[in-house]
Amino acid sequence: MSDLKIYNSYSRQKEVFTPITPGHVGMYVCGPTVSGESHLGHSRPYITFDVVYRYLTYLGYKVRYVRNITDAGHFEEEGREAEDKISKKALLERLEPMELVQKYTNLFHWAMDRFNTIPPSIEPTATGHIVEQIEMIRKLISEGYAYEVNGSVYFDVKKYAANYDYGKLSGRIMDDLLETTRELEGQSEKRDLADFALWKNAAPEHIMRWPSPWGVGFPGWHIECSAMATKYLGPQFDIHGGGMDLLFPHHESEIAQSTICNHQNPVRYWIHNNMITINGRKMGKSYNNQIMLTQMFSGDHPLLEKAYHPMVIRFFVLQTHYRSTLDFGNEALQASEKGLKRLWEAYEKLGVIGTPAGQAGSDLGAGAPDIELDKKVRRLIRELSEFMNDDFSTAKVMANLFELVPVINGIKDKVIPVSAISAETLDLMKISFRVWLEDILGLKGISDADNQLLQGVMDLLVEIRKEAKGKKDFATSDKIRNQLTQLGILLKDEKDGGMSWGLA
RNA sequence: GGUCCUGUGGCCGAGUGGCUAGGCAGAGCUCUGCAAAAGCUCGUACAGCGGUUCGAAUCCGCUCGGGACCUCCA
Repeated sequence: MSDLKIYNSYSRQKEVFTPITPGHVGMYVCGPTVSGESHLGHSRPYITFDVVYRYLTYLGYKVRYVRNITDAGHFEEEGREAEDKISKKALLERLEPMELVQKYTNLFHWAMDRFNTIPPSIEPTATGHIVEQIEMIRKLISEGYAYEVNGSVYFDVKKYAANYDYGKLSGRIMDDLLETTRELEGQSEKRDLADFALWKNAAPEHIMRWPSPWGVGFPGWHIECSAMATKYLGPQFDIHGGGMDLLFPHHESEIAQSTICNHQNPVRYWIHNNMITINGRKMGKSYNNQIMLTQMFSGDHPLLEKAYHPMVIRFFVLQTHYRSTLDFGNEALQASEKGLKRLWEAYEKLGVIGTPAGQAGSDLGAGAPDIELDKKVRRLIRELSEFMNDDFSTAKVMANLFELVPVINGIKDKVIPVSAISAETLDLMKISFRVWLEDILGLKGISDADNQLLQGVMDLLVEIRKEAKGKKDFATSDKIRNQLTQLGILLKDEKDGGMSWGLA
C-alpha cells in the first residue's frame, strides 16, 4: 500500500510498515494521567501521533486509534504510604476523585482541540475497564505468572524472563534489573524486587477502590493498557506509541502481561517519541520545571516572554524529528511563530494565484516557461512523501514547503511570471499545500480574523485608505495604518496596489 | 553504579562518507511616498584529539561535556 518505513523501538531499526489486516491499522497510544494539568511536554506525543494518524489515513488506511485516559491513579510513591495520587489531591481540594479526574480530562481535551488534534477513535478510561483488568489478572494467575499476597497481586517477572525475552524492548538485562531495582514500599511481599503490581490492596484511607477476587483494591499501572488494547485492538495489533520515558517499566510490562494472556507478542511496531527539554533537561513533575499548557497559551509563566498560540507549539514540535529531543526556548518558539506566519501567508496567497481575484489575467501569458523552476517545484513536492515515508520526517517536509515559499511570493509579486510554471504544476502546488499543511501536518492559521463584522470594517478602511493614497493624501493613509497598528492590526501594501491585513 | 542516547554557525534544528537542509535573528541590496511585507545576496558550523579512507559532521577509538531510563512520568 505504501513505502512507509517506521523505526521500531523493539527491533531498533527502520522497518517497512505492513499492517496485520490489509487496509486497516490498529494503533494504541498511551494517554495522559489526569491527576493534574497537562504541561508542554504532553504536547509532544499527542501531536506526533496525531500526525501519524493523519498520515496513515492519508495513505488510505482505515485506522482505529485508541488512546486511553488514566484516571485510576497510581501508587507506590517512594517512602510514602500506599496512597493514590488522585485521592490525596482530592482530599486537599475537597473534590470527589472523579470530579477531579473529570476536570483534568476536560482540560486535556480542550488543549488537544486547540492543538487541532483529531480525537482518537476510542478513548477508554481505566476506571471504565476495571472488569477487564480483573479478568486479565485472573488469567495471569491461572497461567502461573502472577501470585497473590495480602490482597495484592504481582507479576512474576523472574519466571517470565526464564521463558521469554524480558527487557528486549527497553534494552534491559535481567540480572542488572534484579540488582538495581530500588527498595520501595510493599517490596517485602513481592517474591522478587523486579516483580510489578497487577492489583494493589487498598488501604482504608484510599478513596479509589473496587472489589475484586483478592479484596478491595485498585489496578496496577501497567495492566490497564494491556486490557484495553486487547479489548479494542485484539491480541496483536500494529502500532503502539508513547513517550520514550514509558519504555521501562511500563511498555516492557505491557508486553509481558499481554504475551502471557494472549500467547503472542502484542505489538508489531513500537513507536516512541523523545522528550521536550527545558535548559537541556526533561520537562516533568519530578524536575519541577514544567510549563502548563494553559500557561503556554496565556504567557503567564516567569519563563515565558509572551503567550504562544497552540499552532505555534504544534509547528515547533513538528519542525524537529519525533525521535530527537526538542529544547524549549523563547527564541525558538518565536522563530516558529514567524515561520508559521510566513508559511501560512504564502499558502493563502497561493490560493488566489491564477484566479481572477489574484491575477489581473492580462499579463498571464507574459514570460517564457521556466523549465528548471517547474522541475524544482515538482521535485520539492515529490520529496514530501519520500520524507514522510522515511519514519515521519516532518522536519524535512516543512523545509521543502519553506523552499516553495519564495516561488509563491515571487509569482504573487510578479517577480516570477505565472507562466514560468505550468498550469498542472500550479495546481499540484495548490493541492499539495492543502493536503500537507492542513490534512497531514494538521496546521491552521494563527489569525483569528475570521470575523464577518471585522472583515467588513476592514474592507471599508482599506477602501478609504486606497482612495487617500490615490489622492496622495498620505496624512490620512498613514493615520489609518498607524492607528490600526496600535490596535494590533498590520496593514500591508501589496505590490499590485492591493492591501492585506492581519493581526499582529 | 548499570543500560542507552547525544554534543552541528547567535538561537531552534535536518543531515543517508563526497553534492551549501530549513526556520528565526543579523548584514547588504532591490522594490516602495514612507513603513511593513516580499525578493535577491551573505556567514563556510559541525565539542577536542587521534585513526580508517582518495575523501568524514557522517565510520572507529580515546578525552571532555550534556541527557534519558533503572521510581510516578509524554
